[in-house]
Amino acid sequence: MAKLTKRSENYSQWYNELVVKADLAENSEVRGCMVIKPYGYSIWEKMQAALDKMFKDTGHTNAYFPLFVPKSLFEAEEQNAEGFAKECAVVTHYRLKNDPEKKGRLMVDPNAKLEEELIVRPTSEAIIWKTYKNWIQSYRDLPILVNQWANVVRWEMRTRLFLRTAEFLWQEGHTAHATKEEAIAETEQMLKVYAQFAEEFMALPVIQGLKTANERFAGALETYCIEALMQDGKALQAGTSHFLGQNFAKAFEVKFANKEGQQEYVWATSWGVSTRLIGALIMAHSDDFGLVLPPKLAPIHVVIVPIYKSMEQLDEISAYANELKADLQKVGLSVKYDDRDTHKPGFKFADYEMKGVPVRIAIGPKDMENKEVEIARRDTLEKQSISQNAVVKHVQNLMTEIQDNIYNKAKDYRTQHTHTVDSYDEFKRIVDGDGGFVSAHWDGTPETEELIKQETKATIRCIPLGALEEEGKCIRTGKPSKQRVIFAKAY
RNA sequence: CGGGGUGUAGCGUAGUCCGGUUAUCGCGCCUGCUUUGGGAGCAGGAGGCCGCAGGUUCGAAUCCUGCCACCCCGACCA
Repeated sequence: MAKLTKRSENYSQWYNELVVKADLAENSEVRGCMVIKPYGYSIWEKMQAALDKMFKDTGHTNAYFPLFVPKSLFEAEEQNAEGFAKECAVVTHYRLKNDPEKKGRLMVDPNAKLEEELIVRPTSEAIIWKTYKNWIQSYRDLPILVNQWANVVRWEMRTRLFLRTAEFLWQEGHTAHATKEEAIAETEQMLKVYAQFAEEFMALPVIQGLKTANERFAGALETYCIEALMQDGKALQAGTSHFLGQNFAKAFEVKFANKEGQQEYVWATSWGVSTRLIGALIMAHSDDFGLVLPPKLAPIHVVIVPIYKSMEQLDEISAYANELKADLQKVGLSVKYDDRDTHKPGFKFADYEMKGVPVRIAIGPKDMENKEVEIARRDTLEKQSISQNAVVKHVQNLMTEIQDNIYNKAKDYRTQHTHTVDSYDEFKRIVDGDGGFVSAHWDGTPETEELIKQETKATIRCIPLGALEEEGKCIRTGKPSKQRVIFAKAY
């Protein structure tokens, strides 16, 4: 396995090589789509498990809705339809037939044209709200708190493994409420859930905020988001939670009878995170040796590598290693004992470093003699000899230590790359230079936001929640502003 | 959709301008021996409709025509 391109030399190439060499994913035969390989998928499963528990703990349940959305349903909510129209895969036929011109080839049967085209869901609001109409009659039917784990398709022009693929896996929550207040509370609650997940599990510090009108989800009244900073100074939107108002209820005629017997439109939210989080995880923590996974999301916590010359030595080491493996498993760790004779220890070391396994234990004849093992931690690459009777405790502590350490590292990086700026020259200097988050005043108009985007490629990532009110002047126009917003170049 | 580029083994490539032995090299793969505390060494071996279809020619990876696919730069985006 060849070494990675250095992160500092070509960030994109480094990222792509890492994804492939760490055995997470690869590009598929279908343009813009990816194959998520078993190791990559197991990271997604870890994320799913943690998120799913958080959703359940906040009262949600899972359901599944169709992949195909009839065009007439899709276009019902105009803003949403318009927002996604340019990137929809569309099913127009339902049958193939033998091509009379070319033997052995198939062609789309022109007689099998669908009466109405089916849109492959780019998001499920339409089909779900069509369904909710049947579920909701009375205030007693509310709230509906449903989540769906699914795939969606958005036919993007440019794609990148995990970050922007034509098909991706995600979770989308769709809730229906009797009041505006309750819906807003739900939107904010789920934003908090995402932020908590990012920080506690992904070890990824995030800024919580509101999107500007330009960046808002098509069909939403308000889009909340969490924004993270990657190691190349670019921002990545890691999750969104939308307050949809009554837009979808009106589009799909979803009304309920309130306690007074009057008909009212339902209030809606939707929220989602995707396999993009895996991309965020990679870009936030990895180094030139490969992936660095936070223990809470690592499919393998500990790998044990034996070092031996003779089969007798291997047998002796294996007897101990299997015992150790069982002991570590007993305290809830996922352990792999790699006794393959087909690869040398050096190869294994490099390979598990590439895969980001948090802790590696090497055991050789010397260690057996001294009743020790060699423990290497992935985040700092430090190695240490530990007495065999203290290994389990030590590894357990390391898990917490590593989780905290990579969070703090990411947070320090973000602190160093967040700049408060009051002049446009300085703004441009930072955006064109090392990048990072730039906290600056903005006059609140979409026109100015667009102008800054044209001139610098930086966009407003969010209007941070809970920020102090502060009198200031717009960085571009000099008009008055009451609060700083966060700018950055973004993925 | 606009501009540029590339298709040669599983991957990365030389050769294409200027047609001419058996299509080059590296990684990976297979076999054997020696190795094993940081990505092993040596020896041998397998693997190619040179993107597809036509054409020019005694002869095409190379020249011509058409088609297909992909990549990069823009616009769009979780």
